Amino acid sequence: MAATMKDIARATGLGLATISSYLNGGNVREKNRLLIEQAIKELHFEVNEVARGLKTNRTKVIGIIIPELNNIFCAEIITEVEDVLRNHGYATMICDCRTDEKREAEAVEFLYHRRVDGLLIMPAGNKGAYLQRFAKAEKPVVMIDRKMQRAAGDCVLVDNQGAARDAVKRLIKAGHTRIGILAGPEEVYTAEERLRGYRMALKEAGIPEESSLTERGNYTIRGGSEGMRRLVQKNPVMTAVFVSNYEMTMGAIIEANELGIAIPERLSIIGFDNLEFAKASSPRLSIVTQPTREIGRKAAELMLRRLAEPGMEKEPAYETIRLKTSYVEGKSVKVLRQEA
Amino acid sequence: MAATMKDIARATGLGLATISSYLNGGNVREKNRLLIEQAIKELHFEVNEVARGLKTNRTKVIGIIIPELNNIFCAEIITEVEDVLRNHGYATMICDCRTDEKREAEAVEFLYHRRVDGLLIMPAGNKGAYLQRFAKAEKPVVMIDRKMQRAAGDCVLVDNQGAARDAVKRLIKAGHTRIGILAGPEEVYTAEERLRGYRMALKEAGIPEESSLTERGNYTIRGGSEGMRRLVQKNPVMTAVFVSNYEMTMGAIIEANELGIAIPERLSIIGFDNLEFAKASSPRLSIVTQPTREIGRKAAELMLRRLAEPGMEKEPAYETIRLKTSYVEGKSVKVLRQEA
DNA sequence: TTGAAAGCGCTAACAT
DNA sequence: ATGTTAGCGCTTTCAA
Repeated sequence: MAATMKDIARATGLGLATISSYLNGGNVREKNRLLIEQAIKELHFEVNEVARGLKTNRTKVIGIIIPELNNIFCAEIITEVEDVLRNHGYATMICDCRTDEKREAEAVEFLYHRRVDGLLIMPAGNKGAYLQRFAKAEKPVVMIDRKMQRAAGDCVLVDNQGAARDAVKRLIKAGHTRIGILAGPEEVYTAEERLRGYRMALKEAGIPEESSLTERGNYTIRGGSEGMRRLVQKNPVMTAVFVSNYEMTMGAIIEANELGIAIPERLSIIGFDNLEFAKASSPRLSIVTQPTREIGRKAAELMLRRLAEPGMEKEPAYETIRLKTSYVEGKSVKVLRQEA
Repeated sequence: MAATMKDIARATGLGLATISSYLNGGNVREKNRLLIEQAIKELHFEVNEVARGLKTNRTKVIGIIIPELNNIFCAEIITEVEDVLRNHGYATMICDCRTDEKREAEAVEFLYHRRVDGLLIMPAGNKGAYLQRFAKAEKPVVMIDRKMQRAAGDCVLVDNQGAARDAVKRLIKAGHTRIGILAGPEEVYTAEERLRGYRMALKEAGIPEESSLTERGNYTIRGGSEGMRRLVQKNPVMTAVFVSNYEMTMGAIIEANELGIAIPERLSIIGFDNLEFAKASSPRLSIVTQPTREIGRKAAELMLRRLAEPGMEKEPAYETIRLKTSYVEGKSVKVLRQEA
């Protein structure tokens, strides 16, 4: 069906090597160049990347593994990643592992078999043992948002601790002292960082931490709802809550609506991620946002850089890029008392 | 690095054909089977899909083109599609075309060059001329959510007209007669269907249609906000609005909040898609929802079926699967008067 | 610069 | 049932 290099060779009377050289930016006599270009046009030739991949052992495909495609935060990052990579001629194979470590490991296998040139992963698990395969094959791995313990690769993430600390400090500044947190699962790297930020803010303000004010959820909407309910039940006098991810923020809001808790009159809330939802909420939610596009861009660029490197040096010197979050003011925080 | 079939052949003393036969489910003597399996285990052999693809001219990769990955509706569908396909050994290459026809056409080219076995597309444009390539190559195309005019392929979509008609009828039943609609762009197939449903409902109830009550938006949050604003300005006595997609629903809510319009006291709203947002809204939004998972599943299954078909018959007899939407009751519709 | 030829890892005749 | 062999479309020595 499709024309091959052989066809071009025949049509131009040139040898395969010349065609190949032309296609790969080598030097070709002007006259022949024109000849080739004409033949390519006439025969609608286009290189077969599959065949090329077999020969060069590079598929020009990057594997991407994410916990949930169906999650704005992931989707925004991936959108950017895909854009950058495709502009550089790379295709992406995306695997959604449904926040399941087993599926995640399977996805790594799947992509490895597919001979992807590199792997971008937003880890669901935290033990990156199965990434060894890529390291051994000298194929670059870039982790996004979370760091895996035993994984060899670069990393792009945000300053979670700082973001949480900053948010809680704002609550404190508004006069809140009984501040709850809807934290994420212990196994999740970012969740722990955010929890640490919360604790740090309290400590710095001299507010003693109370265990009843910390509730964990599994980073889902439902987890947010349930956590919120428990938090409210246990702490009748709590005046503010910091929610540490997007899904749980939604869940918390749903639950507050359900329970008839007025925001911010009875309870102040600072959420996490997804500006659009925050704006659509009534009252507008105050939130911490992550620079998703920049995260995606940086990760893709890091990957491209690694791919361009000669032979993946022995001593890789992995990089970690840490980006800043921002705070977007809404109307979900009540000022109890203006602090100095 | 990785072991090849040759290595297995050498290790077992068998011929390549036997190994190949074993790998492809052919008949192999029990004794040899064990031999092969042992060698595979010891040498960590795994077939090179790239090489296989070169030979068989089938890459076991399906191309997916969507308008915005960063859009819950798309993401939910794709999640399902990817799951089904991967369970059948197919990888997916996803291209986000940012709702841009030019990018869409480029994505088709890109994926075609990559020799994907089939194409799943949620069309941004409506002239599917550039899909010809796939038809000519006898590679299946399945369209999701929208139908393209000159495109040859199967289709999975929902009953948009019926859904809109049903929603508007509910408003009418609650006693509303001055009902606005935030419609989508004229070029968008589904948008027109939904608008038609709105008109049909009015007509059936004997309510004359007023042009001032129809506003178009570009299916973005911003488009929803602006449309809502215009609608409200032009129609002081309007009591209800039907919004015909998710992003615009969000935009409409944002704007209503901004303008201080109480929902449903002063304005009733029925939105579209995304249950979670609807639940998180205060008051809970009444919405039309699409069965995203089922759409994805059906589309993937249709693709698999086409791929399994012998030689893509000359007379393809394309299928169109149409799925039902549902209505989820919230508290955003005020009952003005109970109709018979 | 260009051509000839080998070979990447696999499948599929064709023989046996 | 198994072995032999010829390619799939490309890149890449090695000569010329």
